[in-house]
Amino acid sequence: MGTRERLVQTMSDLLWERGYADTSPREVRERSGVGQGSQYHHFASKRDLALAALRHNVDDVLPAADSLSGPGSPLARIEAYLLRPRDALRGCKVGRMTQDPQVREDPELLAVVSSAFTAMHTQWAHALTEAVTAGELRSDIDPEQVAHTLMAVLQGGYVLAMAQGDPAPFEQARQGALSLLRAAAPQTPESLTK
Amino acid sequence: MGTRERLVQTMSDLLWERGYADTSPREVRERSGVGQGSQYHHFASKRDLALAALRHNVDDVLPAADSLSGPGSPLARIEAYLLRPRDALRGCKVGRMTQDPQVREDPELLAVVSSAFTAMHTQWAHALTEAVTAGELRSDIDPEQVAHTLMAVLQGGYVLAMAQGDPAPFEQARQGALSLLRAAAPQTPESLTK
DNA sequence: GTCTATAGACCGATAGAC
DNA sequence: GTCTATCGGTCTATAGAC
Repeated sequence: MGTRERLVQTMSDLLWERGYADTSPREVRERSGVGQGSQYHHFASKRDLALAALRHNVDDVLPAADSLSGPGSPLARIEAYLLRPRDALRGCKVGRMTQDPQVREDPELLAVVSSAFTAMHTQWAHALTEAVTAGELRSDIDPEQVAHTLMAVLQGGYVLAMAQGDPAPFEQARQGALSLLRAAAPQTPESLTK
Repeated sequence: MGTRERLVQTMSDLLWERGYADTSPREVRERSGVGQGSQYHHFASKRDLALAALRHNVDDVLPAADSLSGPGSPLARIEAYLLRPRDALRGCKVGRMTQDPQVREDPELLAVVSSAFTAMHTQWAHALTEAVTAGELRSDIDPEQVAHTLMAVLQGGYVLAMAQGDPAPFEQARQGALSLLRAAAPQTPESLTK
């Protein structure tokens, strides 16, 4: 791996672990083994390196959402993506950035985060729309709304887990979301007569 | 307001706005108008001041949850608390702390956050249990799980809102949660025959 | 209780040799 | 491309007078 790549990879890790404000160029150097001269040769500033690293993290995280539009029934895809193994105590590489005022105040950094969330929402909403169309969910549920709801359950689940230093609240939160989603299945003839 | 109180109030605001790592004692001084000597007279360290300020923020936020066990039907209380007016772009004073590694690494700071979330969860779970008992929610929903789910919707909703610089995703997320919750109402005789 | 002065480390960046 | 040296500024205190 080249010097530039090592800088980006290391900054990506640190952005995830410590966030933007609390990560210094020096830390990146020490962890990556890259010297100061090289660092500023490849990136003019901490911000520029962070921008590349954030894009790297988005590219790392977004493709997984493709499974929302893959094979299988819409609801099965939704459930699978919701229950996908995740390290709750590490949190979301992209969502984490929203808690950093220095990121929110930088239009270019925020745009990367913002468009990643928009892309995720599009995928969720599409799968949910299909589930409604396929009769797997009641027609009175709003796919756009519930897409936001399920994304929030994941993002907020990380917060609960970190607050307790325990992944359990995250697991409970998404299991609870799953149970609510299943409750939103239309009543079948059998269930009406049982 | 005394000097000590002004330091705590100002640090509380800054913890909410900027977080722990990105807030300096100097910033607290400049905003509160308290001098350096006074600051270190009242608090031996930035951390000690943050501990007092974090407790202050918890005391500011927790009492609102009492409405979950107040008057009215359980489900009505749950919906009211879920839809309570909140400034989505400011986020949660307590939840925000979980994103700060320096807070997570400090057992005493983390304990304040952790016990606040536990207290909130207890209130949510109690109201949900009542709703199930009262027949307002299906008996197959797990109050403890769904308590985590609804807390996560709020905490995660803040993340979505901040990512877009727009409160709309937060509002959508909780409306979606509400619609799922209503879908989890037991089937009434009328709904079975309509 | 509050003030000013000082401390040692680190911050983010620049300069210029090789 | 990478190195070392240096810069002005800030960080989180500490010291000691008033």
